[in-house]
Amino acid sequence: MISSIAELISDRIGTMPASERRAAQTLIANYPLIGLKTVAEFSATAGVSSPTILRFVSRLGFQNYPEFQSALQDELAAQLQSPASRTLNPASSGSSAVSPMLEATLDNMRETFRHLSDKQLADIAARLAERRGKTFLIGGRFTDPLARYMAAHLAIIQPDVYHLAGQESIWRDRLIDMGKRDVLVIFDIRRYQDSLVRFAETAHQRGVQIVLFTDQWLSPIARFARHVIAGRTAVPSAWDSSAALFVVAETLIGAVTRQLEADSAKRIRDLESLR
Amino acid sequence: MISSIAELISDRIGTMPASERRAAQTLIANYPLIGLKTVAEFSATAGVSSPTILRFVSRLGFQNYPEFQSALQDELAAQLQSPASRTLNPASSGSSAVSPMLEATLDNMRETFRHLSDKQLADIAARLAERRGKTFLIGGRFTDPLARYMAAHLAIIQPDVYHLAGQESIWRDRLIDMGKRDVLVIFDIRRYQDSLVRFAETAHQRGVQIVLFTDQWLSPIARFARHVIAGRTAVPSAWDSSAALFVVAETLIGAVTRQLEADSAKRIRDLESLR
DNA sequence: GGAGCGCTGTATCTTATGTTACGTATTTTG
DNA sequence: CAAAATACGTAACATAAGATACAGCGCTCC
Repeated sequence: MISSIAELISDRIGTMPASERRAAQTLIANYPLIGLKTVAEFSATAGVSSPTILRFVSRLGFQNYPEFQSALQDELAAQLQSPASRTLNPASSGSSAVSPMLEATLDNMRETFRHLSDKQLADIAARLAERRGKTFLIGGRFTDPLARYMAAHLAIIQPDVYHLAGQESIWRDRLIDMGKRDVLVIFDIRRYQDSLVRFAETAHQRGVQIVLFTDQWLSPIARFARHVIAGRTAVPSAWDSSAALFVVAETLIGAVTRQLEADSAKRIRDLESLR
Repeated sequence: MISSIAELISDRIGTMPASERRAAQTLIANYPLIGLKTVAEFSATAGVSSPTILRFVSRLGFQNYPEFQSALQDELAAQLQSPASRTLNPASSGSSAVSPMLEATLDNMRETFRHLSDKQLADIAARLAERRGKTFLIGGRFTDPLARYMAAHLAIIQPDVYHLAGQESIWRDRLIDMGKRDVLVIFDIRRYQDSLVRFAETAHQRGVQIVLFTDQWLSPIARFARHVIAGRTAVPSAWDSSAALFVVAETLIGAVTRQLEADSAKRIRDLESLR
């Protein structure tokens, strides 16, 4: 049974030619408002011609454009009148494969932040923002992208931010540059990597301040870490989820940026002019 | 200060003549949808004539009817997207003070998935799972880590998964290996990168199937993409958030894994024994 | 009670919106 | 590789939508 136009579209999008698919995707991405505008606006946004929009609409089974718009409006009216339907909507078809995954992920985030005080985050952000030394980031097999993500942002707002990549021997050698004034951000979730643990231990011995992102079972690195962020990772999937840690990382990036507002604004301008 | 048209109306309804007041009341009663319909329908519903509607609209300060409709649509768009309008949000039990950042992120995810049908995800997963050709992944300045994250997982459960890294010239050269049977997964959010767009265009010309992860404003790459995933990125921060896209990526990884269950299980065992 | 003013609807006009026809480009198929 | 079919956009077209002019009506205030 097809109850919404959005469903109808995803049902038939496979059978559509390329341009009509663009129209469909544009509509889904700006659902449903773009469909209430004129054909001209719709087509311009989608980057196709007006007739393509009309063919698209006709393929969905509508006689003409106004009829299509009326259908969208009716749908919208129903939605606006019963706010409940909106929350129910995604999960309504119980056998949906997506929802459990999403629900679990959302729960993980709430749970992760519940165990994470504002003060903790603020402390870590302050530590990352104070420019006494260098900041190094590294991650494990699956979490290294998170380290990269964070490094990509931090490197823009402040100097001396380095992501440790490549072979173990390469980053082990960087230990020589690390000291008391420096911060090492490590991502490590199950199954914890020996190489990272060893690396963290050595860094700790050299007096490096360690910020650890790990899962709720805590990587052994927690023993050496100055700050530990424990994220929930369990989802109904073959893999663990790093999404909660990702969000914490983004939150931290935002907090650090705010603290460095004045400096970073100038730095970002300088960077822009370098392009 | 007057922020909504509804307020504007109740502000001025006192100064209106009888017929216009009927128009105003009709609009409030069916807010805002009746205002998106034609003047004729609006006037019929209100039981007044078309010119009365137009005078009413003009008295509200709008130059013409379309301008009035645009204002209503903008308002509606803001309402549909903002978390405020969403009713009982499961998170709001106490801890919502933790961080507006978290709330916004959670909303982004719900919103992203609301625009994403199971079928769409299943289609993409199927495409990624069918082993006819190779899978390439690449991302932009901030999103490349997402490409890496996905590549790290997919590469474990199937062969011929490559993350395109390093300098532009390097991955441009890889185009020579790409053809109809191959899939290219691209991550590109504002500000969209020219190099990526060019790359996608060339790949598209070679018949490569493109899966695009982008933001709700759609990267220009959407024109060439077979599948488009539009994630919400707005958060109260100096940066855009890729968290929603991250979760979609994880969901896809999970779906592909499930589809390849039989094959991948064996493959994972083999990999384990290689350690 | 009559003159003036303001409100409202009918009828007409204009605009811009949706629609369609057709030629070119692209893809598919034999 | 050629021919057919399909897809797509340009441009002309028709129509329905919004805008305007004007006349009738009721109301108020001298």
